[in-house]
Amino acid sequence: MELADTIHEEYLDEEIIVEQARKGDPKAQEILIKKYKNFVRSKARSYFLIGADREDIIQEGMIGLFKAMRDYQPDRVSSFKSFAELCIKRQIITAIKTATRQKHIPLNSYVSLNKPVFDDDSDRTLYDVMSNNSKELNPEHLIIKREELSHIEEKMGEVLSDLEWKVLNAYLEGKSYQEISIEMNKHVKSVDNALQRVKKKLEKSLVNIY
DNA sequence: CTGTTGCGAAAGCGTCAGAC
DNA sequence: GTCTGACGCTTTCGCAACAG
Repeated sequence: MELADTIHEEYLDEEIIVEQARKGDPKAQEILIKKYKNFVRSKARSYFLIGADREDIIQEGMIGLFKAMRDYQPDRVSSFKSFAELCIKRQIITAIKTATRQKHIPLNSYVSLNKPVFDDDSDRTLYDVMSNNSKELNPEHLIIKREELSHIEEKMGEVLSDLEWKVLNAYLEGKSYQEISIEMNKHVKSVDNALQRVKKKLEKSLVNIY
């Protein structure tokens, strides 16, 4: 189990493992999957799901990870991690789009709350999903405008309490309940409570907006 | 080696009670 | 009425032990 050992030496080149995985080495693949599983999970977490199961999203994320492994070009500037992140996101977003298009899911089936909506190029989340239902898929319609987004954020800010807002942001960063509770000096249960309320409130208010 | 079983911790949900 | 904390409960997850 040399590979397993090397991975523990944090900074040893991950590229090597990725390269192995690309060549089909099952061990290397396994290591990557294990390493990135939580990563995928935290990515998937950014997409709240109302009334459906979250497993699908996580699985989509894993597919994105596979694609990343398959397509990664070592000579590229970006690290595997950021490349994988991109693939995972795209996969999830595409999956949601397809799902909302195919079935006639009610407007609020997916509520995406990916926070950094405009600091990276390809990401349109909340508005994205919402607008898909009313119109044909059209790239122009997917471009989120700053005013519209801040409108949404504003709306969320109105609805959520201070605590809820903070907890939500931490949660979307992929932090665990425990981490959040320590960070904010609250009980885990309080964090849990806050999140429950956040979900309920958003469920309610977002339906009202659209 | 593989599949299963059992267990503890964490996550998640519903509800009630108290403070403001 | 709203916000928050607390309790109980179920589900999920990771891991180790185990039998086959």
